[in-house]
Amino acid sequence: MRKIDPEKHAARRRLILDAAIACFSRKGFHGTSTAEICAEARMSPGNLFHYFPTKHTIIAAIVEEERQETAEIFRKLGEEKDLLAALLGFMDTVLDLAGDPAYSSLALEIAAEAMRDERIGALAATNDAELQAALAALISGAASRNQVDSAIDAPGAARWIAAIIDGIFSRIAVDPGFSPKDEGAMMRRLLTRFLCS
Amino acid sequence: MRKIDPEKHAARRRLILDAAIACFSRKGFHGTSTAEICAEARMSPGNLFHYFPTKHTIIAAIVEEERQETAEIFRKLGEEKDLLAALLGFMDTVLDLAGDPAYSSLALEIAAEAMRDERIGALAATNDAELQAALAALISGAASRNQVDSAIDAPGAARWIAAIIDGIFSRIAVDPGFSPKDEGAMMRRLLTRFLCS
DNA sequence: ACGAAATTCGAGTACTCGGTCTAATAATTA
DNA sequence: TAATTATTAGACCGAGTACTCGAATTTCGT
Repeated sequence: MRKIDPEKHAARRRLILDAAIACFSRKGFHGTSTAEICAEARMSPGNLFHYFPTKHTIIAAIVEEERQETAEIFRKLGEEKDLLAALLGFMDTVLDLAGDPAYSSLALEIAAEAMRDERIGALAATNDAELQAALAALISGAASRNQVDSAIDAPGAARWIAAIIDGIFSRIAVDPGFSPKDEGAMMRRLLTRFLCS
Repeated sequence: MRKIDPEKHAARRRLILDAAIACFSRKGFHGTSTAEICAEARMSPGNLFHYFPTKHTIIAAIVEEERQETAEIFRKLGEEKDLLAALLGFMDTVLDLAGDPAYSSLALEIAAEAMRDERIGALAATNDAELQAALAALISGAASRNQVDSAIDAPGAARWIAAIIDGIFSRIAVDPGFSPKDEGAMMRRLLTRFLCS
């Protein structure tokens, strides 16, 4: 009685997911065929569908993965003492991530798909809620130490910072003159003026 | 020798464009088939392709239309004396437009498609450049009258306001708690703090 | 080494895609 | 009216779609 090897199984899923991410960021969810993912992963369709029952579950897995990555970034930054600096640092990493067109492309694809498929929409909403909660925690913590305007509406401000994050990814798509590495100063100015009285 | 009636021709194009916009905002560019557009427009494929040679040209026409609409909004607001108020008024209309999910959906679809298809990317870049130019003109005008920080980098600030606009549309997709009509105050706060010293 | 389960393959399925073609009809002018 | 052109419908096309299936192969506990 042979059993499945969880490590090998997970590794194979990763291979598929990485191939799918590469394809999706190039051509979008609906623009890439399962055959293309198979080719990128050097795998037959029978094999691919052995690991994911439908193309949709592959997309869902990628959105879920996005969430874990965001949580991971916050975990690393959470140990900072200076909460305002932690927030600005997080935004710097966002700007850095946006510099990778594949990442921005995927972020936009997920947002667009969220409006069409309510299952993806629900996943994206969860990701966003967690992001906003983490941002709000930073802001209210900073407020209680007077690093930012102490009268600030933390959840409300977090919501708009989330909007700015989305906006950064859109910049890559529509503004060829937007160079993330040159925009750090203006971003900090925007954020600090918004948050600090 | 019969001639084409430009009015009828234009009206027929409008019918197709409106049908396509309805479909695209529901299912995305690649998610809707030309047959669906035909059904929505109550028209045969032969007829539809008589007016647009390819599906792509329909998409392109929609993006182009978006540009004209934006220009129109600015034209109406351009007559204001108070340039800061004009800017805030423009952002209010953006927030209002975002309240229509069909509009936000289309905006996201265009951004996502811009990353995949360079022809759409070029059109979207033009639209964005015009938007930024109009915003920058408002900002520098306001700066010269000391309505905003007179030392401001107007084009740089315009770029980030464009990012905020994109971010608003993304909010609709991923944040079910984002209610445009309740966010006007926070938006004004964000903008005025950013622009005014 | 055996046998069963896990994995892999790729041809094949029913169907949809964007787009074409033909042929009929409607509108215009000579 | 006759000739010409614009417009229309919808059957049709080859290519591609997500996904299935049965068989071949690999792997591992015994």
